[in-house]
Amino acid sequence: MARNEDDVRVRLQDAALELFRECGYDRTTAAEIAARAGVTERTFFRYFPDKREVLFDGEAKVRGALTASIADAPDGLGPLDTLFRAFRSIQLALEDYRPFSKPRHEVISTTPALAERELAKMAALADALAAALKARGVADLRAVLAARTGMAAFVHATTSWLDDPELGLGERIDLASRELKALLAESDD
Amino acid sequence: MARNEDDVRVRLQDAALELFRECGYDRTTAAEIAARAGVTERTFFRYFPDKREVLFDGEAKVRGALTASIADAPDGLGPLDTLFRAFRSIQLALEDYRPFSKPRHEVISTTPALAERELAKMAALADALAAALKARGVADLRAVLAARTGMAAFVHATTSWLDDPELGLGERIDLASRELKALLAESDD
DNA sequence: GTCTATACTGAGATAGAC
DNA sequence: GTCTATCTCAGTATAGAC
Repeated sequence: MARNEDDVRVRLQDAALELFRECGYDRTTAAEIAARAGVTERTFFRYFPDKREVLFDGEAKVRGALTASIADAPDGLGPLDTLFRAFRSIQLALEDYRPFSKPRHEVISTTPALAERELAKMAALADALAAALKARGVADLRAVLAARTGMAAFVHATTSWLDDPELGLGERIDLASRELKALLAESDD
Repeated sequence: MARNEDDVRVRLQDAALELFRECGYDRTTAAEIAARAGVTERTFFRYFPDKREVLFDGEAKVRGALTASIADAPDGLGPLDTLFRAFRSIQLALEDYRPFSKPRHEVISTTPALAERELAKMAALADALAAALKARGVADLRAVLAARTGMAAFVHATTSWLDDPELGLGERIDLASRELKALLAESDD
């Protein structure tokens, strides 16, 4: 049986997602996931520091792609536009990934412990985006607010697209972007 | 020994905060918290579904105050302005609460498990604010984006105020509000 | 790979308020 | 008597230490 690192990691993730969907997150033990992947429980915890983490692997790649896009953005582009340009740059990759993301999202959104971890990952991602904006010379407070605001719009776009793909991801991103800007127009003081 | 419900709950919370500060969250067991409060470990878990929750009690009150303020807001006020009006309405209460919030915030921000739970609470609060905006007739997507955006600014204002009170909470809220509007105005497309 | 600490759960007993 | 809060005891699973 193949035992190279990547293979085991992927098998563990696949097994976990299957079992979570079949039995629920709480009723699935780490030992059961390991058994289905053909390794021991101990091995599971060598690959993932805790049981939740088995479903949160993609964030690092997304973070890298987004921060690279931000660093590459043309001079003079405002912070929010820089962010939305970055989000659009990973649209195709996200669309390819949908067959895995969709069931994963279903499990996460129905499991409080996993939903909590997801929020933490998104917050960390927002921090990374804020840092990338600061590296472009955006002032601290503005960078932080832009990153959190942009992430909120992006997360909303992707999750609503996963829940209902009738409207495409690109359209969802554009829609969220326009709505954000419309918010200001409604503001008085 | 007094055994009424509120008393036990408060004693557990006080004991927990003390012990977390003395020994750290991870090195404090639920049994130790219970012992200091004069009850058994099992009783601890009757009051709080898990160990983290012992530090997250105030959110319900804050949520009630904010949603009430939103419901009360004058007709015609835009979503962001409605939210900032609500944040300002609880400013005094938050300032009174600071002696407890400050050490609590220190423990939370240095403990990943607690920081994760805090994010979940803030997300739930943002959902409640979005619902309150929708009840005023704000369209779904706009309400969600306004709530998440406004919460991001409010959270940033309160946490930076807890970290460094040199600038008052009211000023921090005003500053975040202005920055947010400047940010949205900076956008080109 | 083995061993241990501890978070958390469930069932049943007890004690006190009403 | 009922009802509710608490305790006792026994157990499982995660995660970390060795």
